[in-house]
This record gives sequence, structure tokens and C-alpha cells, in this order.
Amino acid sequence: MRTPDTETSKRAVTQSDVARHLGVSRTLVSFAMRGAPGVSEDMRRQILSAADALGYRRNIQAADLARKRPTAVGLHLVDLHNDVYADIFSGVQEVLRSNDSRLVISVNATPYGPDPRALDPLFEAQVGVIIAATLLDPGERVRELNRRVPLVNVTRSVPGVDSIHSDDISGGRLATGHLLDLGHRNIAHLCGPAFEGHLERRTGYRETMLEHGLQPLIIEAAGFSREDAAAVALKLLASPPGQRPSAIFAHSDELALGVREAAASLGLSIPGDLSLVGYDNSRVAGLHGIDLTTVDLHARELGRAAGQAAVERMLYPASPAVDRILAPTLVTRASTAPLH
Amino acid sequence: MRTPDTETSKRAVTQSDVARHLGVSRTLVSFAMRGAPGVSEDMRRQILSAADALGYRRNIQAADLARKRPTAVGLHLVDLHNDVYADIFSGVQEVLRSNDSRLVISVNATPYGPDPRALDPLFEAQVGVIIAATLLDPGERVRELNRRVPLVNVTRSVPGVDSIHSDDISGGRLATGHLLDLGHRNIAHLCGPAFEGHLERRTGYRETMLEHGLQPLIIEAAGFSREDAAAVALKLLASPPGQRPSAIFAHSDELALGVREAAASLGLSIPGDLSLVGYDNSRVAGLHGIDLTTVDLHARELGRAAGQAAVERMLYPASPAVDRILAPTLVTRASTAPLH
DNA sequence: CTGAAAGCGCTAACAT
DNA sequence: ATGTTAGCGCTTTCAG
Repeated sequence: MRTPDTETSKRAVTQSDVARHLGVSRTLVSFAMRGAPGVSEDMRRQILSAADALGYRRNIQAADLARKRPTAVGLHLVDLHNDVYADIFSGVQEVLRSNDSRLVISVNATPYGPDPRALDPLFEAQVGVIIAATLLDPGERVRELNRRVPLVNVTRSVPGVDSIHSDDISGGRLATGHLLDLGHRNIAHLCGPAFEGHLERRTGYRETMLEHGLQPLIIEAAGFSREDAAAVALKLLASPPGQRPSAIFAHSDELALGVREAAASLGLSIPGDLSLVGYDNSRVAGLHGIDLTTVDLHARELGRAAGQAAVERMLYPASPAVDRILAPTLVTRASTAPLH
Repeated sequence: MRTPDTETSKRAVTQSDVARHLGVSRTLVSFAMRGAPGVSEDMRRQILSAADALGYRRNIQAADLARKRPTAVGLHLVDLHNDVYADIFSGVQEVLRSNDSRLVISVNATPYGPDPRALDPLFEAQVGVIIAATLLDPGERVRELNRRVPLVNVTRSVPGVDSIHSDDISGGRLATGHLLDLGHRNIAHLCGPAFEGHLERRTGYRETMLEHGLQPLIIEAAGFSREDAAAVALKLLASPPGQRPSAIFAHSDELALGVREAAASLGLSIPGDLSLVGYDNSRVAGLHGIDLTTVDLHARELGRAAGQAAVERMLYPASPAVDRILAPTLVTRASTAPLH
């Protein structure tokens, strides 16, 4: 009896076990496992089936270590509860699967603040590139991180760093223009706290308002949650009809949802008393009963482009940073209506 | 000049680099890095700050390999677009962070079908335990997987395997009972395809109906998506008032949302023409304009319990499988109303 | 408190 | 086509 039964043992089956079982060298097994040339077809088949029979699982930790160069792609997500990020994830996964790269995921513990340790798990996992959606840190800090491990910034543009994002200025213009077209003049923009590199939507809004000789009104919520938005919207909408805005453009669908709740609790109807535009085109926006007019930033496509950029960055570490901009689209639904 | 500038070099800074820089042994650095006893406070401080200055990052792949026993926890999620899973994730992360275990995440490529390779990335990452939410495979297959790496099943009970789940039978009873209390008699249950271990909700429904001398009507959609539900609901609701159900209990909020869309496109109002109960208490259910009566399975708490169970399983591999059941709660909202 | 030495499972030259 | 050998970065006895 040459090979003791390892089935019940706690130790994992290794390539050596497979090699010993077949009476060949470890190397040969290693070559066979990853389809490298230099193994006869016959041998490869034997090895593969023996490995399977023994319950062998490749230890990628060891493989990566031995390979000496990083091979995995890191993905950082700020928040799993927002399906924009789920869409980005899907896009990334789609691309990486066809490139069979390994994906290591890290999610912010406390969403929506710049978390200095957010990328640490990814650094420790020795990823070769990090797709970040979204970093709220200042650009200088992002460039510093990028020096450690190349970054692909999603949803944001940072000069000198690969960036995949939607044209938020034009998105802001789209939303504001739509409300202007409907006859609204008293239009407010509700957004979250200001972070460098995340101000384009309000810029698009402000510019469009000024071009029409109108006074922009920008309201910042304390955070990016529905509740944060509801809190400030409640104050904003408490004024009598003539004084309060007849339309609000919110920085995200999530914030728009908060505005909806506030409006409802004040007895204001949408779009009767208030027209509302969101941003993201998340799934909930399209729901009957919600019907939120919004700007689609094509999150899944963003994810695909990011995956692509990550793969290319791994291949050509020294190539110049790309800045890919996708055009957003206005999705008109029932939350906006002509004034009066 | 003893230490060449490694800042610009591509190679990562290792413990040896730190040791050499300080003129101490690698071992000492290793001890200091993970706060092991046997290093003077002074030395530790020196080492830590030197490491920081050099830009040292611990390589967990190497650490895990050397440690010889698995240390990471794997988390498998079927779908990121359903915030029940986002909640489960949050709960798991919360517990594991305070245990500072590493979390490796894997998400199904094609949600909502038993994917035979779904856990492979986790196996390859050499995790010590896998939290699975949710596996649709037959129980026998789950037990087989459990033999490789201990599993913690979330949202489902598999005898012989750690299981953390909601009491779905009582959840089904809660939902059905609520509709009966409102005077409904013609109540249908709309669910997804039948998978072993995922039939409790319909069981609760069926039993309750039979106990009241009523005929259960179970409708299976082709999948678990909103669209799948809408398709079958459209047929179900096309009949004239007397013939069609006056209430539907859906297997999930996602499916309930599909029913809503179908009802809307048929011009039926909820709850005027149809009372609707979902399951999950996802965030969207509570939205003004949706107001879906639903059964809360306390997903985040499920996640916490799963994280806890995972930690314990790592510590005591041989302890008997736990089966933890959480009691679901009915959340009454505006999608259900008395008959007539 | 510190250091030397062995080895985790795998890859990748470099033989043969 | 197959085998030999030397590490990858880290942890962990075991001696000083």
C-alpha cells in the first residue's frame, strides 16, 4: 500500500500527493495543472484525473507567491446596498471572467466617507491593480495610492490615474435642462457633502442655471443616504408654494428617494407639487409607483470598461493613464411634469 | 550606504528589508508585525515605524501559507442586486471585523441556479470555512461540499451542516394568516422554481390554507426575477374578478415587485383589487409608493449569526452542526387591505 | 529577548 | 518529454 488514505485527513491534497500517487515528479504535475506545454497529452489526462480522484485543489496563494508577480485584480466598492455598485461589479466580473483573472473584493466598512484603510485588504492580497468604485479621498491621496498599486478609478476622474467615468457635467446639464424645458425656474440641486472630484453634477447644474439667468440653489445633505436627504428636503419644502422650489434635481437616486419621502410626509405630490430628477437609473427608479426621472450613467458598462482597463494596466504598467468618459442619458419618467 | 532606495523599485518591501534596515533578524520583525509576545516594547515601536517608513505591506498569501492552517472565511453570495444579500454581507462583515478574520467573497456569475463552480474560488483561496448564501443544490451535494470545507448555510437548513435561517414555515403562515384575517379566501402563492430546502414558505402557506378548508393555489415562476414573476402574474390576474385571486403571497419581495408591475399593466390597483404580501423586507418594500406588506427575515441578523457560527466552526471543527432558527416578523403596510 | 533554520505548496529556470 | 533545484515571503520551533 503506497498511498495512505488522505480522504479523511485534515491536510489538503497537494501536487506532491498527486505526483507520488502516479510516480512522477511534482514539476510535471504543476505543468499539467496549468496547461503548460511540455507534457504529453496522455500524461496530462492521467494527472488531471488522478488529481480529481484525490480531491486536489490548487492553492492559489502558493501559486501566486511562487509566480512572483501579482496576478489578481482588486475591486473596492463603497456600498453594496446601492445597486449602482452591484452593476459595476457585474460589469467587472463579466470582463474578468473571460480573462480568467482572479477578483478580490473589498467593501467599505462605513460607506460614504474616505476610509484610509479601505484598500488595505487589497494591498495585503497582493493584487496587481485595484478597481476603485468609489474613492472619496483627495486627488493627491489617490495619486499616492496609485503609486503603490495601479488604480482604476470608477465614477471619477483623477488626472494621472486611470479613470472610467460618466460625463457628470453633461449629466447635470441634462437633468437641469429637462426641468427648464418643462417650464421650471425655481430649481434646487440637492447633493451630498462636497468631495474633490465629485462636484461635476452640481457644476453642470450651476452652469445651466446661470446660462438661463437663474439663481442656482445648492443644498448639501449631511451624507449620501436617503435619510440625510429627507432631513434637508423637509426644511427646503416646508415653505409656502411660491417660495419653495417647484423642482429638485438630486445628486443620486438614493437622495431623490429621500426627497420623495419628505414630500410625502408634507403632503406634497410628485409631480403635481414638485418635479424630481434623480441620478443613476438604479433599478428602483423604474418601479411602478416610483417612476423616477433620472440620468442613466450606465453603471454596468462602466464596470466593463473598468475591467478592461484593469486588464490592460496589468499588461502594460507603464502606458499612459486612460480617461474614459461615457455619455449619460436622460430617462424621462413620471416624476417630472410641466410647471402648473 | 547600506540600503538602496527601494521606493522606486517594483519589488514589494518585505520583512527582510525591514530587518536589514534595522540590523535585526527577520524573525523579530515577524513577531513584531503580528503583535506576538517576545519583543521589547521599544523594539516593536522601532520596527513598526521603520516598516511604515519603508512602505512595508504584509503579504497574507505568504503568511497563510506559512501558518499552515486556513485562516480566512469565505462568503458566497448568489446575487448582489438583492439587498437581502447586501444585508447578510453587512452582518457577516460586522462580526468578522471584530474578530479580525479575513473575508474572501465570491458571487455567482449567473444568479439563481445551482452553479457547480460557485465555491471554487473559495476553495482555491484556502478558506477555513464557507458561509453560503444561498446554495440551491440538493442537500446531498451540500453535505458533500461540507466534507471538503465546513459550510455555514444561510437562509436554508441542511441536516448535518451548520445552518442559519429564518423559520420560513412560520413566515409562510404569518403571511397567509394575515390575508385570511383580512377576509381573503382566494389566495394564491407565487414562488420560483422548486429547490430542495427552499420549500418551507409554500409549506406554511399550504398548511394554513388547508387548515381553513381552503384550496391552495401555488404558481411557480420560471425564475426568481421580477420579470419572471410578472410573466406568470399576468396570466393569473387576467381572469375576471370572481375567478382570479383577491390576494397573492409572493415568495420574495423581488417576485412581489413583479406582481405589482403585472397588476399595474392590467389596470388593477393594490390593495383595491389585489392584496399583496412579499417576503424579505428589503429596503424597497418600505418606500413610499411601494408600501409592501412583507415578512421580515432579519437578514442582517442572519449575517451576524452566520459570522458567529463561522468563527466557532473554525475554532471547533468537530463540534456538532448547529441549526439556528430566527423568528420572522410580519411588517404590515399598505399593499394589503380587507376584502371588498 | 533574539536569531538560525526548516518548511508551507507552488513555479520556473535549468538540466537531462 | 520529464526531473532537479532553488526560491517566493512568511511563520514557527528550537537554541542561544
